[in-house]
Amino acid sequence: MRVSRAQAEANREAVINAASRLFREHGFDGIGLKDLMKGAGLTQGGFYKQFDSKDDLAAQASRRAMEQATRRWSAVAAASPDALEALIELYLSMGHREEKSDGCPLVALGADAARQSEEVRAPFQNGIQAHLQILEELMPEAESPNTGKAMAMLSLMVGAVTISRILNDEEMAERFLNVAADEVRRIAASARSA
Amino acid sequence: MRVSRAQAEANREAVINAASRLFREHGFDGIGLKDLMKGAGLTQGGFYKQFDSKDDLAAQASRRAMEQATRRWSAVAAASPDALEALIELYLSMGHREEKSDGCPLVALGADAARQSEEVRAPFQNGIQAHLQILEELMPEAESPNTGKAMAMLSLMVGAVTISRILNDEEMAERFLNVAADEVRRIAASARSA
DNA sequence: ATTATCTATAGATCTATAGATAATGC
DNA sequence: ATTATCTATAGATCTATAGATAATGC
Repeated sequence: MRVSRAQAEANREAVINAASRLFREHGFDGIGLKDLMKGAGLTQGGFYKQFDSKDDLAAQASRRAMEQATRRWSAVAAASPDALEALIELYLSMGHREEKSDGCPLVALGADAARQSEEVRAPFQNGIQAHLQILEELMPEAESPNTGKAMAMLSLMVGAVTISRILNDEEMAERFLNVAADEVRRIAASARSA
Repeated sequence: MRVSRAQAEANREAVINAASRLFREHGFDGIGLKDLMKGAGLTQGGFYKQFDSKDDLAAQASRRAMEQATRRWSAVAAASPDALEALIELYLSMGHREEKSDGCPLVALGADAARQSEEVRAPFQNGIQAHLQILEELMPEAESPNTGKAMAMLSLMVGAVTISRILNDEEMAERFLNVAADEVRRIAASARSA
């Protein structure tokens, strides 16, 4: 039953990766330890040898999810000649609306995160700052620091996808995403001309 | 033990009212039937004489919460000479950030709502439409229908308060609310000049 | 007689712990 | 010998149901 130290570490990582998806899909309170461990092909009993508590796993899974989301933003922005358009296409899309478990954790767990311990909220805060920095770097023309514009853009993006996921009406959901895209462009343009 | 028919109806209403606050505070999965009933001074046993299921109560409590939020927006907008400023002051404030159980359900339950049954999501959708209409009526000068501007404003407001609640850093939280307020004003102004 | 609410309980599931098992690592 | 993971379980809590109680409403 015992596995090598390297395999044990790989198993731990697999639990964190599975949890980062499963929490986004079901919420922190919507999935139990048994299914979280099963997501990595393990049983419930080993959990407390790997983590201090469910809250501890929630914190680590949140960090994993936010860091992955930040890397994706960086990669998408770097790969396109128009970084802002690439981010808008990635984020304010019906595909993102339908992809909860691999999508932005701020959307999938925004309301949940606000109820969690400081240990869980901290990785969200770090991830938010990392997202802001990527948005700021999209607007290098601006002379004054434009953190404010980045904050407005992120709020708009998170709010639009959150609302689009609540709506049953797909047409209205898509409309929310499209008008948010237009407004994000407008905010970026206003930062440039400021 | 039996109470009058009028009292029974009042009790049912009290459960819905309590649930509309308790769900916003703890999430749909974060509170059980026992505490929901206790919130109205009743015991758990009577629950299924009043509601079909927990999901049924979630749907009714969501409707109650969204309708109350809509009424508050209407009242605040009607009571002030500058309706938009009054709404911004109400919504994009540190007071709203700290008041989960009486604040906007879209912020308190946004991520949760996206995981619920269609019965629960429906009152959210109706509430979103009612909120949009109030925002549209703030911009009567625009000639073309400005539903898009209203959608962007609502997304921005919901996103900013959601993020501000996740953040531990109060200064940063307030900054998010303030820049969102500026941008909401700018969107309204752009609708006027369109 | 009817019924609103109560106490009590079933059966499932939750987090967390205990101790057994079997393979690694010294 | 150590330890990663397993099975098993404790004790609490969850949703939902059953039947008792006591007051209303006919």
